[in-house]
Amino acid sequence: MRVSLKDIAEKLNLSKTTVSWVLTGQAEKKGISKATQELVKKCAEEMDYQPNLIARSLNVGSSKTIGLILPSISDDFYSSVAREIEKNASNNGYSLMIASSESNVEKEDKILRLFRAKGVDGIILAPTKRSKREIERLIDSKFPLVTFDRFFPELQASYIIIDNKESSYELTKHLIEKGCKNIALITTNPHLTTMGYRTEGYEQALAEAGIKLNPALIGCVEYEDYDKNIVKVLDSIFEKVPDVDGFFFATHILAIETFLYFNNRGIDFNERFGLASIHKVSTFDIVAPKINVAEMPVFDIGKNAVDVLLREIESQKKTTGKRGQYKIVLPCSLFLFD
Amino acid sequence: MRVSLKDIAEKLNLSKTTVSWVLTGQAEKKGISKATQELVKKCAEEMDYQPNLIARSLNVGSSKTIGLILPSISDDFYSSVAREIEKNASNNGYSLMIASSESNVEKEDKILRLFRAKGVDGIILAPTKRSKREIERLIDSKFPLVTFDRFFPELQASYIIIDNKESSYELTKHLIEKGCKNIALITTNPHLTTMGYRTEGYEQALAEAGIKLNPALIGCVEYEDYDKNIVKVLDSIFEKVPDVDGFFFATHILAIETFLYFNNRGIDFNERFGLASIHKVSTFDIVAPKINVAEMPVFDIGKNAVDVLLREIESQKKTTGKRGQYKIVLPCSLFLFD
DNA sequence: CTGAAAGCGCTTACAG
DNA sequence: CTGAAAGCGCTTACAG
Repeated sequence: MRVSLKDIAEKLNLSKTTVSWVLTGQAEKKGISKATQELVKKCAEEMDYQPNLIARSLNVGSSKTIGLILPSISDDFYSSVAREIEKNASNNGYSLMIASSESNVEKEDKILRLFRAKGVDGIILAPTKRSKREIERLIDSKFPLVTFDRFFPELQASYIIIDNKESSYELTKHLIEKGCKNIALITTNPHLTTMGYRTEGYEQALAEAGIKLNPALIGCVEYEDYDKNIVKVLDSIFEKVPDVDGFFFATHILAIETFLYFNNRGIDFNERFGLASIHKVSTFDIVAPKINVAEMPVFDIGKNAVDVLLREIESQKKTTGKRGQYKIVLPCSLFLFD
Repeated sequence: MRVSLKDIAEKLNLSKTTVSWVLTGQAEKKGISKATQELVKKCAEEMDYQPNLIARSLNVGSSKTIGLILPSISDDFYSSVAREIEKNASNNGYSLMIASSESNVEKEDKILRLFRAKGVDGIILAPTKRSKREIERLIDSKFPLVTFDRFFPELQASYIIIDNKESSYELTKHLIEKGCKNIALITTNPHLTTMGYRTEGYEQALAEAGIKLNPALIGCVEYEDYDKNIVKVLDSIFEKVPDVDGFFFATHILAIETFLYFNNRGIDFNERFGLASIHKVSTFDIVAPKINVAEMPVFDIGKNAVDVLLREIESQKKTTGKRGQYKIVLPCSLFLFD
């Protein structure tokens, strides 16, 4: 059996109160004698005492745990952010519960409820599509919540996103400056605000350069089975616009799948096309060293997500605290070539 | 405030006992009248009752949560396994706490203690180096534990690993059969049993083919700052053995770093060398389509890790249960070309 | 300087 | 068919 406060107290003929106070560092404040302090500490050490944090949580109403919900744990971007979140949470004394929504709204709702029932102090969420029912409930009950990567403009929730439109604009503009006339946009999940902004940036750059938008150059890949759908999308682009000379990828996944497509068809894409993508992955260094990228500030996203969440948790304690007031837009680092 | 059992009980003029029984599905067993059942369920629904799982955990002594400790959350292999573990855990009604040890023994020990204090029912661990103190403690106290990727032969703990030696042997043998005479081995962390086995497989294949082991062809990259160290290691190999004609990479990370090196020096590695690596990553499809790989059975690793852990948790309940008896070696899928 | 007691929100053996 | 009570292992206001 694990040793408890009571075991130590009995062994030392002290009360649980006293033992608890010295072990939680309140000895000085409560004026416990040095002798007793030493005794308790030594005994706890010897018996390898570990406090039962579940009991503490139940008592103090805080678990020092936060929940993280991702569309996919194994995606390069999300797992990188997860890593930063875990680091930052840990530095602040918080543990992390993690779960994949697999881009499924029902699953996301379930996890949201479960995490709350399990007593997490707050939740960081990269939301899936228009999954608002459970989120609204959380917000209504003033539960600490931060969204990242995606967000709901109409909801009073804090979020961290990147400058989607600006980065997309700059990347597309750069391709135009390098001489591209027919730039394809490869995108997905058009109902996400994030993807909407990226499309807007692309369109704005074209408009400013006086290039007419060609719908045949916009390839929207369905998320389900995207590795198959993208082939159709690309085939269609090459058929309708054979002189396509540039590609702007709204995500790294789309870029990589397209490179595979190019390889399978023996297309020497590095020479033939201007390339640009949101998010920088190490694969690019080898496969497409000259691709222009907007590097997602993974470190800052993770840092801000937990910083903001901790502030939300703080302001929950005060009834006066405002909620959902942090709307943070982080700039990407642009890597432009030539 | 969140609604509790008590709130429902008071509202309905019932006891907490009765409410608890119907809400935990024991109504029939305890012979609660249909009428009462309906009443309670409806009321819980209306008040959006969510049980406080922390209170339940404290009472029943199980949190339905498992802990996962990884050297790095963002690594492709570990995050893929994490994803499978989360899925499988979730299917079995368990949540996941996750943390990065960052390959730091002290940090690993800290997390191990913390997770236990937080009441996880068991821990899945990809251990770091020779970090045994805290692990021994866990085993001594019969705490459910499963190790994966790496293991401690002398410890009575269950583990899941791959057939490191066999896969390495087969890959090296294949390179030899394809005509390679001077195959370099690029490895790291030699104190890990895992890496030891991979080296053994390489050596055995050479021995069987009657090729004398050339120490100048064995490049061991220090883990710290490996992206810098690998340059030295590779420079040295090319200097001492200019006619090196094959590379066996003990991990995908080493392969990718080497490809970067090749690219920087303008070496057309796909034509010039026989290539082989443990672990299959999507980057290879594009960068080195003909590399021979042993694909790690990520799905099976994740599945077995939680299956075994759940069995350990079960056998903990019975005092008779054996511990640490599952030693599972999973085969890799070989992808050999030519 | 130290302790008895209540309480966090559940579950469950016992009683009727 | 239903309930009173104890207990899980802590913390903390109150008392001395």
